[in-house]
Amino acid sequence: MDNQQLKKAGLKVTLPRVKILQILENSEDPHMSAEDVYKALMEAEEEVGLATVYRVLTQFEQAGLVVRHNFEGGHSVFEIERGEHHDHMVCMKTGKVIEFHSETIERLQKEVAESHGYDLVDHSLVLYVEPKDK
Amino acid sequence: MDNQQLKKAGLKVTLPRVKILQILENSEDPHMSAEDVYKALMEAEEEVGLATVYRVLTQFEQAGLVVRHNFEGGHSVFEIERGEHHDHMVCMKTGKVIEFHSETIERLQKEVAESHGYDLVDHSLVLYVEPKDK
DNA sequence: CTAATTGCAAAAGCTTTGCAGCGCA
DNA sequence: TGCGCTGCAAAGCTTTTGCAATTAG
Repeated sequence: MDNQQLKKAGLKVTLPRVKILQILENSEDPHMSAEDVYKALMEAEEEVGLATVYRVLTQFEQAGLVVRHNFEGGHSVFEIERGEHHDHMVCMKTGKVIEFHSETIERLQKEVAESHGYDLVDHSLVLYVEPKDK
Repeated sequence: MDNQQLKKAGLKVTLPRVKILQILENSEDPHMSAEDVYKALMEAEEEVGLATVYRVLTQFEQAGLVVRHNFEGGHSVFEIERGEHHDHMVCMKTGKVIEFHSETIERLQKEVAESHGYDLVDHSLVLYVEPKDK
């Protein structure tokens, strides 16, 4: 089944690609850095170079299989594309990443862009939060 | 007047700091990378090292004089804090950065965070847009 | 068989840091 | 004078790239 996705994307079905796709699909935390994926491969005893991880993730992104996020902190985070767009909330205490979706915010963004004479192509919205009580 | 801001931040009034503050205040494009600031210093014939630019910008950020953004593309962009919060729209054709503010979006963000049991500490919203007609 | 793919190591950006000397208060 | 600050160069990190060897179709 994964093979179909790869072929459709015009990519040869190779062991590194299949493995990386599986890791992204089965990870408990769906938000993984290239390094995270690489570590998962090592734990699974797979001989894949870090450079290949980066190359494959970039190809997956271009193929639309994966979405790349640039959260604070310099490194990219990848996430399997499940067809349901959402934004992120990052807890500053625990680092936990929570997904959310607000149709209203989406619509307002589009309106803002258009009121300035532009078409909205993409957007990045990240809320940095803290546990409420304290 | 700049000196006051520096002193209040607990920073000694040194030539590099004053110069960098002036550059940020007077720049035509208020969004500058460390490299941009460095180049501006060179053009002004000031002998300031790039490392110092980074150190000073980080200090300014901590002092609240400047805001740091992490747009796509790996490098940080700094901007003088003028007290008026706003978000950004980046044109993918021209690279132009446009500021905007939507009170409604701000409020919705807060609501989203709280509905998940968190306090909203900060947020990052960037719209990636294209000229409308095409 | 042949072009695509991979691993390794080197290189490339951006940013940070160690350290000796300089300068503000 | 003393501690903070700066410059320079070196190191750190994430990510990219060159190249020869390997592999899918």
